[in-house]
Amino acid sequence: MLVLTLPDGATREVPPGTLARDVVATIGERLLKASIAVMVNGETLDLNTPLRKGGAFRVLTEKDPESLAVLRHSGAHILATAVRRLRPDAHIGFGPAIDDGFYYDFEVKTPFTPDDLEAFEAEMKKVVAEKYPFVREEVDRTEANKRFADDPLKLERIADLGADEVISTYTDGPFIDLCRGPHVPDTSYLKHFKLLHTAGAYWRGDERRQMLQRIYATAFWKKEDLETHLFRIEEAKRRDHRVLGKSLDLFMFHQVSPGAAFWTERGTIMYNTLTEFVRDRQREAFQEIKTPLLYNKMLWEQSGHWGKYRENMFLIHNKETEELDSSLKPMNCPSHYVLYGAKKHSYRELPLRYVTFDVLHRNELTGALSGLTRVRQFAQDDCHVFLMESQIDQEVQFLMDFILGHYAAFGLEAKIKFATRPEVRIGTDEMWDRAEHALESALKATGKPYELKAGDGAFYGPKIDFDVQDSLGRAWQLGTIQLDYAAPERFDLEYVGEDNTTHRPVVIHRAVSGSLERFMAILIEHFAGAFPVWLAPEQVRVLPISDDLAPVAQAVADRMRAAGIRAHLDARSDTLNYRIRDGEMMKVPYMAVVGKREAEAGTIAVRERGQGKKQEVVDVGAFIERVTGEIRSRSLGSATPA
RNA sequence: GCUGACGUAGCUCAAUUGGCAGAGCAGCUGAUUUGUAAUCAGCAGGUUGUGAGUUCGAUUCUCACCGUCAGCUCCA
Repeated sequence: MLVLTLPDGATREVPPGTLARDVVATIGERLLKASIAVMVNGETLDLNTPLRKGGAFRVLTEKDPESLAVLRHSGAHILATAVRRLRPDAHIGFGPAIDDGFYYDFEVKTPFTPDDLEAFEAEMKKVVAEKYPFVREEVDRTEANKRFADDPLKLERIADLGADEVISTYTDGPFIDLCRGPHVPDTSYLKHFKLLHTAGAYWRGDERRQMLQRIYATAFWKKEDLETHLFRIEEAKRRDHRVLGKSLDLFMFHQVSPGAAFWTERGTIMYNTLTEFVRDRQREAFQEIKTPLLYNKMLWEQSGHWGKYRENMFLIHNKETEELDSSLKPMNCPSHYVLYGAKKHSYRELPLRYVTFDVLHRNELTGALSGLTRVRQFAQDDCHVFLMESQIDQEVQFLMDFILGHYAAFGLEAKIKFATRPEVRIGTDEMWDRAEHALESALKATGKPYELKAGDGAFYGPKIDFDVQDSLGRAWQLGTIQLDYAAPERFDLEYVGEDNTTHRPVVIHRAVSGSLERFMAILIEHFAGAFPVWLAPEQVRVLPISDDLAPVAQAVADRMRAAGIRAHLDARSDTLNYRIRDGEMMKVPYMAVVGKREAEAGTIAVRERGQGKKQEVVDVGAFIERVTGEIRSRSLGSATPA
C-alpha cells in the first residue's frame, strides 16, 4: 500500500496504481471539480496518472502557480492538435510550457505565415469546444514506435529514452503525442490563450540539424491575466530603448557599422554622465588604466583566445606578413595582465584593482545583434583585481557592496546567483574549497538572499552573478565577480611576499554594468526615458512666454548653466502650449516659465515633469540650489521607474 | 550563421489586379506674442535599402546582396 500525506497531516492509504483523481475524490467532491493536477513529492502528475509512490500529496487548483504550467503544456498539445488538422503533413517536435506561455515546434514543408496563425487559433477554439479528454496511456517501446511510425522526430526521441523510463502517450481527440504529462483533464480547460508569433528553431537546438517552425503562445486561467500579460507586452514596446532612443534623440544605428551605436549629443551626455558616475565611485580604491585596442596574435595565443575565441574577434590584415594575425580586443583581461606583469609588485600593493572603460569589439553573429543590448562594439566598466588568496574574503565583500550600491543608485534590484565548481575544471579541490568558501561567506555577510547554481562556475573559478530586474520584471545578467586561478598561471603573474619570495596572485574579474551600452538600454527602459535629473541630457528648459522676455529667460538659463545645470532656452515663436508639450515629450525634468510677473520678481514658474499643471513660482536662486542639490546627491526625484 | 517577416521623405505610416509616389508630424519662410501638453498659412522634402532581371511600364513580380526585427531546448 502507498501512504499519502495531505498538507493538513491527514493520510490516505491506497494500493499502487490507484488513479490520482480517485484519491482526490476521497478528500472532497468540490475539490475534485476544482482540481487540475496533483503533486506527489514535488512531482506534478495529472489526475489520470496511476500512483506508484507514496509521500507528500497536494492537490493543485487554479490558485497554485504550478497548475498554470500544466494548462500551458496542455495548450501546446491543443495547438498541435489544431496544426495537425490543418497541416496533416506536419511532424511534431517539442511543445513545452515556458515562463510566459508555451510553444510547439513543427517540421513542415512550407513555413507558417501570420494568416496561418489566425487559422490555427480559430481551429484551437474548435478543439477546446469539442472538449476532448486528455487520455494517458503507458506503453512499451515497441508500441510507442508503432504509434509514431510516421513521425521521425518522435521516433528519435523514443530512441533516446532510457531503458527504465516509463513511456507514456497522451491523446486528445484526433491527436496523440509522446508525452510525460501532466495535463488538464480535458481540452475545455484552455479558455484564455493567444498565439503570439512564429520563429525558426533548430531541432533540438542544434544548428547542424534541420530548422523547425516554432509557434509561441501564451495562456492563463483568467481573462484579466491574459489581458494584463498582453498589456505588458505592449508596455514593453512603448518602453523599448530602440524606440525611445529615437524619439528622445539619444542614439542611432546605421548600416555602415552594424552593431555599433552612434551616440547623439544628448545620448553622449548621458553616456559620459554614467561613466563619470562609475569613475567617481572608483576614484578612491581603484586604479584606472588604458591599454591598446589592437594586438597581434602573440597575446591571444598566450591568453588562449586565439584557439577558442577567434571566431568572435575582428581580425586585422597585416600588410607585411599578408596574414590576419592581429585583432581588436574582445576583452580587457589579457592586456591588464600584460601591464601588471611588466613590473615587480609587492604584497603591500595588493589588492591592486585595475579598472578601465576601454572599447571592446566582438564579432557577434548578425542575427544576434539587437539594439544596445547586443552589440559588436561596447565598453565595460571592467575591473581586474590582483590579490593574495588570503584577501579573497574581504575583497569579495568589498566588490559586492560596490556592485549593489551601483544598482541601488538607479532603484534597480539585483538577484544574486552563486555558481560553484563545474565538472570540467582546473585547480585542486582544496583550492576550490577555499574559493567557494570565500565567495559564499562574503555572500552570507551581505545578508541578501542568493540562489545556488551548483556546477555553473567558470572552469577557472567560482563566480557570483548579478541579475538585475527592470521595472517590467525582466532580468538582465549584468554584474559578475569571478575568481580566476588560471590567468595568473598562464601569464606568469607574481608578487613578492612578506617572506621576500615570489608568489602567485589570484585574479578577480569584476563587471558592474555588464556593458555601458547595455546598461544604458536598461536605464532607458527602466525609467521609460524619464531619467533622474542628474542623468537627464537636458535638465531644465527655460521658456519665455513672449519674445520680449527672451533676454530675461536667456539670463536665467545662463545663470543655471553657470551653476552647472544643463539648462536650455526655448525661445521659439511657437505658443507656450506647444513648447510645453515638446518639453514633456522630451521628458525634460523641469521647465522654467518666465512671464512678465516672474521677470519683474526675479522668479520662475517651475513645471515638474509628469506633474501637469501643478506649478510652483520660486526664486531663481532657490531653484538653482534645489536642482544642483538633486544633481549632487544623484536623487531619483521625479524619475519614474514604475 | 540559420528560419521567417520587414525596408517608401528626418520620424510614423498610405499607395486598387504592375500604370505620373501621398498624408500627418518634424524642417524652412511668413503672420501671430502667446500663462502650462499641438496657432494659422505657404514652401520645401524621394534614384521607394543597393544591384541585376522580367515587362511598353516595377514601390508592387523574380534573384542576389546590405540592413532591421522575432526567434534558434526553459527539452516528450
